[in-house]
Amino acid sequence: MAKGKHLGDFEQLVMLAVMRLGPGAYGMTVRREIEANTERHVSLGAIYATLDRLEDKGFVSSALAETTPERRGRAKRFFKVQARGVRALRNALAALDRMRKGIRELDHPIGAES
Amino acid sequence: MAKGKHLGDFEQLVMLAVMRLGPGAYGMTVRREIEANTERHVSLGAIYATLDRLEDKGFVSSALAETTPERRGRAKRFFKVQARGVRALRNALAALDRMRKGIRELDHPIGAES
DNA sequence: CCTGTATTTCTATTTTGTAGATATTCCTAT
DNA sequence: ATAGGAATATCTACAAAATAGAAATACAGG
Repeated sequence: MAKGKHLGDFEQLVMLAVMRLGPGAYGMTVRREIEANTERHVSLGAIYATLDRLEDKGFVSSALAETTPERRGRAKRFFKVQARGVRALRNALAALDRMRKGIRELDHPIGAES
Repeated sequence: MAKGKHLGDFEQLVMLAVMRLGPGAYGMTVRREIEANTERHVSLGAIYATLDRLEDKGFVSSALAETTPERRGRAKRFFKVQARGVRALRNALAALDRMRKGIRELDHPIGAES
């Protein structure tokens, strides 16, 4: 139990997306950003569930958009990463970097077996 | 459903460990390798469960060690990654790399603010 | 009001991640 | 031969993360 210490891989992607979107990071854009860069289909449910979890852990925060009366649809909820989140992400990435360092099968762009 | 296409973060670590251990990758060493590089506690159950799943997906394969009669304990089960696994891992890593590229909060190795 | 559209929230389910206990195997000492 | 110990793997059971898809909100226009 008590696993909330680590970031799962999707959580990492979501945080990364929020970071690179800066202001302007809300559900839909986060989704687009991930789909564009990873070529994997992502549902909105997945995005929001993850964002909520991240918020519970204090890694991101959210705020409803100002009531901009000249647009349709529900109010956007914007997200931004918190310092804690950046730290956690950095740790996760650093560990991964240590692990992958020096594995030649990963250095070559294409080759397969040994 | 049908999620078996992606590698979770622990799965990635396990595959990376198997790769860097080369021959000599079996439950215990994989565990040690991950603990050493990530500073997180890892139970054997976690390792084997993950390895089994990876094998089901065809990302790694395993073989029992030759009956080396001059040692104690149960036969070791050695693992190695398959081409498919390498491909999957490479994709996961590449996606992550694209996502993290150019986020300055992550470029500085240690310091946080500017 | 009704309809269309953008967006979030809810519900449910599968897959992953995790720990801990237990089983297996073989060596060594009694 | 029997008991104990060591190294390893497997089993059981559960918590957390990932995911999809349907439903709910909210508002502009006609």
